[in-house]
Amino acid sequence: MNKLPRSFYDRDTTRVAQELLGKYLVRVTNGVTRIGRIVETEAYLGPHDRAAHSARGLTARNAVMFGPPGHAYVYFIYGMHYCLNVVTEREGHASAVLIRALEPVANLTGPTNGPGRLCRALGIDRSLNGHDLLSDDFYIANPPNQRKIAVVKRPRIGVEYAGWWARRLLRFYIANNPYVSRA
DNA sequence: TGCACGATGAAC
DNA sequence: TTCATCGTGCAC
Repeated sequence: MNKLPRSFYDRDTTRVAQELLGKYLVRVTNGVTRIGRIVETEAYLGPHDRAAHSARGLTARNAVMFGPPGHAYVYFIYGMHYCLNVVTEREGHASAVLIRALEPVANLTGPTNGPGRLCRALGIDRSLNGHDLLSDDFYIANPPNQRKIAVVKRPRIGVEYAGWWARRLLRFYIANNPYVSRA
């Protein structure tokens, strides 16, 4: 499959977040290839973004965000869910894109609309934190027929504590797609 | 060493 | 609107 190159991730985070819409997220385990089409994302712009995990500097948890682009940043939240991000921009910039919803394409069971749900459906957990997305068992690829996508821009979900940053339009989803986590 | 809280989801 | 459930970060 047409895997996205490292250079795709090494660009402006808001742009990467929007261009990830329509791409295929692929996870291979035990010979089973699970595929979901990315339909919703959020951009986290770096240490200056008060809603980003990197806003309070480098810690053991967010270290992957400070690393090179094209790697998975997976964290555990609310005591029971995992969330998947892809690291963007040059090393040290500490920015990432949260994958919020998928449209099932192959071998997916259970809901995939929501960051926690999609991780469960693809078997994504802490063991994939820091995993290279140019690997053969976990990667993002161009779909067979990339069609023109209408992008909707909204404020990010669940970051009300971030003040002005919470109001910025950094959540992106495919217009009228039924698999978006919420309208 | 203790504790408040979260880039969520499910139930009520 | 409330609660489950626990790792993380920061206050003592």
